[in-house]
Amino acid sequence: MDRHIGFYFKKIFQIMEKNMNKKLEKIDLTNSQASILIYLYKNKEIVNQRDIERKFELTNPTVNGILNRLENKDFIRRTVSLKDARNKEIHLTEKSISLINEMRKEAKQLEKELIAGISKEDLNIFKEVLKKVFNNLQGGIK
Amino acid sequence: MDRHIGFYFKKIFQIMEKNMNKKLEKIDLTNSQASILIYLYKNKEIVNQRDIERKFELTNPTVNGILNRLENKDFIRRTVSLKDARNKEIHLTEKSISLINEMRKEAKQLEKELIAGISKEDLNIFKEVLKKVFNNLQGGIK
DNA sequence: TATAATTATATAGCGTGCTATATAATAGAG
DNA sequence: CTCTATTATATAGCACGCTATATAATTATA
Repeated sequence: MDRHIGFYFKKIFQIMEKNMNKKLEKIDLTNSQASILIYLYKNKEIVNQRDIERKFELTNPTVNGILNRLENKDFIRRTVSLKDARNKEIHLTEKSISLINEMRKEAKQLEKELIAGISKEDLNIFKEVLKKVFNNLQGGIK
Repeated sequence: MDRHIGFYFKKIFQIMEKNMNKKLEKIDLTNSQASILIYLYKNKEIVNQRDIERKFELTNPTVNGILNRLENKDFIRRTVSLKDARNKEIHLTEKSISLINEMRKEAKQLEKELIAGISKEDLNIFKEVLKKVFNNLQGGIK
């Protein structure tokens, strides 16, 4: 049971994603969708699609797709900005506001499960290495 | 620049995947496709689709899809097993055999880039924690 | 031996990521 | 002020994960 580091990253990400999606299934959301809703909740009323792209480092078609699904399920509404008609402002509906705590609870719980049984010292080193790997991949861009 | 561990896993996986796909683009392969070809090369002539599912921990529709794309591009051929007509044996074509070294080279190089500038001690701890996280997620199974 | 359960493969349909491309609005340059 | 460049959003189409379901072959059971 000793694989390439790359394999672990891939599998850990995929299992995390699957577990989280399972937890959120009962409120008709996915992990990506809930992450964006939580971000919108923290940054009320001042967010357009471009902001989401930058925050989550995703491309515009990806974000647009997720927002389309959220809008169809009545979790958000999009309105054209009065200041700049290129922008669309994104608003949470009552429905999603009422579910924010549920989403946060599940996210926290998963993070806890992830690092269960790992010592504080090891965890700190782990986090540092994670960041280094992340930076290595970004092509040395700070 | 301090995020949840989950965020790093997601981004690292996605950037790894993108970088690897970029490297492999010139030989008309993706990361998932090349991984399977390398596995087939190491286990010549004795592999059916189920073996691949188990090795990579993927579902059958996922594997079937990847193999369809590989077959359409003439990287593999599938033949019904004489011993058990439910099985299909998967054979590499000359085309893919001639490209195996190229695939391996790129995979090794990415792994190297990933861990550049990280000390041996930190790397060992990192690997151990990676495995623990992996096991935590598998739901304590083993 | 006939029927039921299991196994391997395949198909339909979906979410999330991507690239390439289009369109509309604003900002900037001449 | 007009033309060009930039910016925000949207669409088409693809790969790769998934679940649910179907089909065919084999194995096990009655």
